[in-house]
Amino acid sequence: MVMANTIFDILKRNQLSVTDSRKNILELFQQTNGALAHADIEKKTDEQFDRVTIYRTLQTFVDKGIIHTIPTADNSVLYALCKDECTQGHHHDNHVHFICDDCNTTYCLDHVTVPEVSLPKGFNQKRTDVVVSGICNNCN
Amino acid sequence: MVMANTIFDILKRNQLSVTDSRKNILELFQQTNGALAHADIEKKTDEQFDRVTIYRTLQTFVDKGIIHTIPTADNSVLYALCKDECTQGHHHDNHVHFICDDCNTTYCLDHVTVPEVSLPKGFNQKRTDVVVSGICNNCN
DNA sequence: ATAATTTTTGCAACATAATTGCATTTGTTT
DNA sequence: AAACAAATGCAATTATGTTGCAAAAATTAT
Repeated sequence: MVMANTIFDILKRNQLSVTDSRKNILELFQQTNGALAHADIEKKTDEQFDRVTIYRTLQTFVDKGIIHTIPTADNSVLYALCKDECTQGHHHDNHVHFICDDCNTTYCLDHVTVPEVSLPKGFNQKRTDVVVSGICNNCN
Repeated sequence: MVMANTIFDILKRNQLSVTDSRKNILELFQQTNGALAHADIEKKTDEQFDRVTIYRTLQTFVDKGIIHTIPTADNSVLYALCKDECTQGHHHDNHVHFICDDCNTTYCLDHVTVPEVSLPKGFNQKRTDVVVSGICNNCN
């Protein structure tokens, strides 16, 4: 099955009504090579949307598996597009994230797969996040 | 070189003055098998220290490489002891963290080493965080 | 197309988390 | 024990995130 990837189709496919904020924020993710924080989105949409709307839009997208959160060692919450859309709730996002210590950009390294981790007995693995930090190819 | 690991020695070795809050918080980490959030520390020290003091103590310990932060998928910031003390700034903490979806405990799986990740050209790796989530051996 | 219905948005209020400046207290050095 | 340096606690401030509800927008039915 071939799925269209226009913004409209993505929203429709996920049973979401097509609104300005959703269109704009989703477009922003498609144009961005990397991850975005709430504050980034606020700025880059020129503050045309309420903070609350952005929070809710992000949450909706996460719930639908359109974007995913990236764990970071500092406090910040980052979001990035899921390359292959995940089914609702069952999110699997098995690529490595890279955060540049210099320019602070976050990359989804889609071609670097997450290695297997063997856990001690009794531990049941659901999800693995790998976050590498260092200097990116731009800053090098 | 053998390093003493009493609380006093750890503080001294890191050129930190020995204060009540630092002694208590460091002791708490040594007694805790796992990670602690700011709120945990506040509770477990019986609220004898100001919130701000705890923030500053944690930051100091991170700067000195005595503890490290753990990236989590949700927002929360967790801290855990570095097993081998890291040199200031150059932090390497190559074990896997496990977060239980059920009881929410975070484990430092010291014996599960972080697998090698090969990055694309131009990317320079400094640190790798692996966070596995699922069900722990207690909740299973 | 228009009206009815559902969903989303923006505002206000609230709650929590984290940071900063400064006077006081505590720890360290002389 | 005094002088000095560093850390603490308080108050104020900023940042971050949540909730309820009326108004606005989108979807569905007519």
